[in-house]
Amino acid sequence: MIIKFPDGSERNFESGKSLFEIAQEISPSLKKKCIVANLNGKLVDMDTVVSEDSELKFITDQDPEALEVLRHSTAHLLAEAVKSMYPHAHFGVGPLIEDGFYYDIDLGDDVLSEHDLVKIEKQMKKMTGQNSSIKRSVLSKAEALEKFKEDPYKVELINELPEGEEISIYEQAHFTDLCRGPHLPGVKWIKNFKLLSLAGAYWRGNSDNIQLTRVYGTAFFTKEELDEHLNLLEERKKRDHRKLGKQLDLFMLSEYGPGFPFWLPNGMTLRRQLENFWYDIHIKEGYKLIQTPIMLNKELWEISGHWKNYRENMYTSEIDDQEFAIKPMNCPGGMLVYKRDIHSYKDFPLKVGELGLVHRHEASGALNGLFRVRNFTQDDAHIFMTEEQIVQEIKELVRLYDYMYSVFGLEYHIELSTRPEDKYIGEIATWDLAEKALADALDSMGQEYILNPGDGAFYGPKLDFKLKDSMKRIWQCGTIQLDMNLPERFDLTYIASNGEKKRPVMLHRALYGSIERFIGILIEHYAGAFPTWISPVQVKVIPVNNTYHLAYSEKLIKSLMDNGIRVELDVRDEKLGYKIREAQTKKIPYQLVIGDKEVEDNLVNFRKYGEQAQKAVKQDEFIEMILKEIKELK
RNA sequence: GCCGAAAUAGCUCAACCUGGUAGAGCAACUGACUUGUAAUCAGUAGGUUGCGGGUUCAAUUCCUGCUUUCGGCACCA
Repeated sequence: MIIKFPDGSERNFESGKSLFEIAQEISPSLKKKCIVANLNGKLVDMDTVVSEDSELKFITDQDPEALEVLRHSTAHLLAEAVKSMYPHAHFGVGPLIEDGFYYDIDLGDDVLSEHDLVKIEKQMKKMTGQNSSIKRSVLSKAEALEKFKEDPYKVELINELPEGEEISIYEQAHFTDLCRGPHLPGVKWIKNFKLLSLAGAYWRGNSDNIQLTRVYGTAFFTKEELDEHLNLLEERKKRDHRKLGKQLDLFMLSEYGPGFPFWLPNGMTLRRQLENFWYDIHIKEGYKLIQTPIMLNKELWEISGHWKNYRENMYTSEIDDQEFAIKPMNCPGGMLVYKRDIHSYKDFPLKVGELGLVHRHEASGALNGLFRVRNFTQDDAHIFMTEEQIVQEIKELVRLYDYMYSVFGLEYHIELSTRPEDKYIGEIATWDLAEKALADALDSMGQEYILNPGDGAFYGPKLDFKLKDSMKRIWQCGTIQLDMNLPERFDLTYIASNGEKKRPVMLHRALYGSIERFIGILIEHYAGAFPTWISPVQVKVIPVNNTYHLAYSEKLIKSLMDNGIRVELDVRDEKLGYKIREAQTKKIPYQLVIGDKEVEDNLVNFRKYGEQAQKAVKQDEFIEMILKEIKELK
């Protein structure tokens, strides 16, 4: 048989040889390095037997696929170790995830703690020393069911496989697992791994099912890579917005209001800059701005469909024997504003914006710093228009979103979410039309997107803008939702060019999504070292000696303040080094040291955060420089 | 909401396993020092150990209920 290699070379081998034998024939050292192979486009184990002409690429620890195989096999080793320590354990699934793997385990009445992870790790280390090989074999469905009859989760998985499908299992020392593979040739490759954390996880991701114990871990081929990864995890912790929020006095949380953040003066300043920026943009883009009430009568929520579809997330209260709900969304209020006037097609697209404070009852376990809260400000807007205007308007919006995120240097991708299975209002035909309009707009721009079936809002399909934070978590921020249902429910109309009353279509959209969440993301994104334009304190002035330099410093901060620059003067009787250290730990963009030279020549001596260099310039020059920076949103 | 873990001074942590009613650094306050790019020295004050209940002669420590937080799951902007 002829085997073709990636470099284009071809070589003849006797048919029926295993990949190990083929590698051995090429060179014994190659055989040693091989982990798996890519045979005709498919990853396979090294003991796979080849009997016909094929294309073949050997995968060594240098190839990215190898790392996935290593981690997958490490998950099996974890299971083997757990089985040896807890013989009654049953196993769910043990897949690969970004940066590692996990295994879901049913331990019966046993409970694992962090402490046990160390023990399991030790047991795994012991097992790698035994150097057992990992062998694949193939069973029929009936054989597989018999083999795993003690393992209820595996039985469930096997039963779902189509009849007649080849079922592979992998066997190593005292452990056999149902698995598609491929795997390492042997456990000796598993040297540098770490079990990271424990969690409960529902079987098959369904909260109606029982919870299994999930063990997370990671593995690398070299110790250096493992250490580097563990350091990265430490780095990410340092960037945690909850930690930085405390250090930089941005916001606080209290047990008197779980999920209801308090904004401290510094955080408030940051927030105000983002809001001002938002207002500026929206005025430029031709939006009208409104504000609707926090609380509205239950009847309104019945009309909008929230009472039926969103009730469990809504807070309610009673006023004079009437039931009221605190708004979880701004749209119904916006509908009332629209209905106040008659509208003409000439006013379209009519863009109405609102920074609206909404409250949603989130599950207690979901709360997480500013990322997941129970009240937050949506930078909402509702755009009313004709059907013909949809595509153009969405294009405009995508351009606006792209600009907005570029200001912050944030990466994002777009997802198109379609009609939910059960919870939706309106006609399926209307939904199809709306979904197509969103897709058409993106397609016509050549904008890529991911399809996310069934994840739309109950009133319409949406485009979600997903931002990536420093922890590589994806957060939904911006959203564009096309709604043909609420205009119907609220009986919105406009006067068309022929004088007839017609139904408008509406877009809901938010750029930041939630100002709270967006700030959380920014904190981690910038590691607390904010660009000057949003930084709570932009300039710190530090006199070398209060007796000689304070008067000049006071004059200096006056002129900075007159120019709208956020500045603080450190007048404490402390050593220079002490005051500088504090300015640095608070990550203030500009640190100004004022001594004799500065006073004599009307200079400021500044150092930019993150840089070592000091620069002395005229006062006016400094002010001009920083104002330019702020204006350019840097 | 579910699984697991945690909660000690304003902050970061120690004492808890093995019960004898808390200790350090930073911050704050007072005084001395008068300083040129990441912590000057000395002193003072600061705690119903998250909240309740139990065991005990005695509970920060052991048990238990609740609250909150953390890591996940489920849910979501």
